[in-house]
Amino acid sequence: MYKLSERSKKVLYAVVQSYINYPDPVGSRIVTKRYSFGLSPATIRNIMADLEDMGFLTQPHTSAGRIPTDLGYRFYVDSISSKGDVSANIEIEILHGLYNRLQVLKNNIELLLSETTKSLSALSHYLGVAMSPAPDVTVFGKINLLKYQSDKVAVVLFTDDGRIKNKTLQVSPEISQKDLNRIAQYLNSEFAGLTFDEIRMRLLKEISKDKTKCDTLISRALNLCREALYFTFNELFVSGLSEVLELPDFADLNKIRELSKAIEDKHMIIKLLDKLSETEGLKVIIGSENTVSSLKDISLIVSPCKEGDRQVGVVGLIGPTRMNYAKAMYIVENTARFITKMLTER
Amino acid sequence: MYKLSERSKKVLYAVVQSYINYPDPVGSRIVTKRYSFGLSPATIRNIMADLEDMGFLTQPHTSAGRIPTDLGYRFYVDSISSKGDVSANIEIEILHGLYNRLQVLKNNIELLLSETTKSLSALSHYLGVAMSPAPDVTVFGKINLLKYQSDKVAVVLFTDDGRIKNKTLQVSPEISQKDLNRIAQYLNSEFAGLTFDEIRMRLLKEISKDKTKCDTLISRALNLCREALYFTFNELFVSGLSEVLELPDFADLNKIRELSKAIEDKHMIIKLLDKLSETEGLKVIIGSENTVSSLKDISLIVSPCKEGDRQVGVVGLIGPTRMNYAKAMYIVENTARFITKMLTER
DNA sequence: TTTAGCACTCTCAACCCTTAAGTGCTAATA
DNA sequence: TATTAGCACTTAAGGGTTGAGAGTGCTAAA
Repeated sequence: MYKLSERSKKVLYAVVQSYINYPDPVGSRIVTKRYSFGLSPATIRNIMADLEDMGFLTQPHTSAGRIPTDLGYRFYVDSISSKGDVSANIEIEILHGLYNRLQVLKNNIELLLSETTKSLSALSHYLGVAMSPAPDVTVFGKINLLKYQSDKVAVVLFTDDGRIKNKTLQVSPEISQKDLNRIAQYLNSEFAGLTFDEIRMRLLKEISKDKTKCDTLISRALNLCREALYFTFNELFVSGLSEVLELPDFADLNKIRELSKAIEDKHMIIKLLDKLSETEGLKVIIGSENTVSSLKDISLIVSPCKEGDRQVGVVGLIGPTRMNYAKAMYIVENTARFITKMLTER
Repeated sequence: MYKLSERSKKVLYAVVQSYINYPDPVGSRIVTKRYSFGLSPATIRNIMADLEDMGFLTQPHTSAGRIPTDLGYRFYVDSISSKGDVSANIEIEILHGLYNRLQVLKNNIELLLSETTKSLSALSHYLGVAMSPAPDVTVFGKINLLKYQSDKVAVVLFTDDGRIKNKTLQVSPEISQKDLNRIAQYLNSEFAGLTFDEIRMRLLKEISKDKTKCDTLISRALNLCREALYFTFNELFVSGLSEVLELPDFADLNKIRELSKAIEDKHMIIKLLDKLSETEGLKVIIGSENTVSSLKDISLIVSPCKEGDRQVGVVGLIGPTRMNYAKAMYIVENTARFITKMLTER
């Protein structure tokens, strides 16, 4: 890694700051004018040339000013995260906006997350995203099997964190409610406290073991269980497309197409958030830091939400790399904190 | 209404057809070249001028060809709906694509509808939409109230058409599972066969009657019921944004913004589809025929899906007014028919 | 080490011009 | 009388030129 002199840092910071506020390439004159270094444009020019050599800045073309590279943004983000220089009145907005909307939804985390994305995007003018926890951190709560019409079984699954999942299964030879209750009881005692990844593994083992015995009745029950327990836990919520379309960064049709494809391919975002949600606290991914190539022109800010010390979701923002990181990070952090607080202290 | 000569009709039809295939204003020369009328451009010009006077065509500017107005498209749609001139191999695509994907989802209509939108948009390159039925046509099936943790009640509601809805309620003084069972039993017997609109009305009456008596226990139960039965039934599914962004009609940034706003304001589309879903069969709404002003530049094709003679959803396509109506109508109609068949004959 | 000066580069908007497409009107034609 | 050929007119779009403006890198002076 390069070592930057204190002065270079200040200039780099100023360039990024200016570009974030104003979507025009930043020239040496602007830097001297908007930020009072005691230096002439020529000197700034030299510094900026150095910063370009080091990979922090780049030029759209020879006679334009400079704009930050992803590395430049990274420097910026790393230096603000310790500061926290956003006006505090956003917080009040957040609290008010969220409080009224979400208070009602305490008991429905999925709806709560989905509403949160709206609030996030409204506050930030970026894409609000949220995701409910993956099966490897979702803990089994309770299962109910309800007979429904003659040949159908409704599966109602409670996760430990208060989500309810349901589905209908068709069972070819009828099963009585009594038998269903017994199966449910078995599952409840067997799987209490396990995550769904663990449960799946256990079931898989069970089934392969069972095959040797060839007991059709038990194997039927096992298959039923497997089906009954298969749900998509990772639900992704996104909103605010019309917000980001107002940004100059998405004035280009191709950029919009890329973004809309990225949004539609939820699977990919889920995978990404999944990986990120393992870490604690606020996380910022800038442009090509992202391994997923289709997201290499956008940045992502995420933070997990908790209830007690169980994770109940991830919230975040997606925007252009030229993003108001300070504000966006502030919003994400406080939204996550707010939800955590609300869920924990009830 | 104007009376059109047979010849004028043919010209109008040709103009619309040409413009749909080719997004360029249609001139008199093109008409004579692409469609063999035994007439010279000058004559066609006269006819087209008449058609413009009558409001079927319009000119982007003086020296351009003509493009259809919404009225022009309307004429076109009305004249093809009796014909059906789409190559039949789309049908095979539809059946194959849908069959494999949807067969599994017979028991989950909401997932089925959501998957259907993807298939619709992939086939048509327009926006695929689908909506589950509104509370005024959704019939109560069965309710289960399950005690869950000490102060929570999980409501699991089965609609007549096989949807399952659930939510968690917080109840301040605990209620025993036994009492919950009694309440559920009461609701099941009381509301069997009613639509949710009817149920809400009945409950409202019940509650106002109850107030005079001031029996807190019953009133608590009633409030619980009211909460327990309040769900959003109208679920809207949309997909294929990235498909429509490829169309030349949405090359303009403002058009995209409008569209994305329309998509995000699901409430409005729901209201619209709701109104449309009352009618039988395929319905086409072209541009400003739509009363909702924000949708005045796009067209909408919808058709209800049924199971037996109960409506289980609406499917459709949203696209620019310059839409391949023949193909789109064909796709929507057959998709709806396919789903209806699949659900009915199981 | 910093800065002033200057030549150089590049984009962007404005402008002009030409081309091409298409129109409406009029007068000739079948 | 309906159709058509001919023609003048309109307009958008593409291409080329030009000048302004912004910004740079380099050099030489402070």
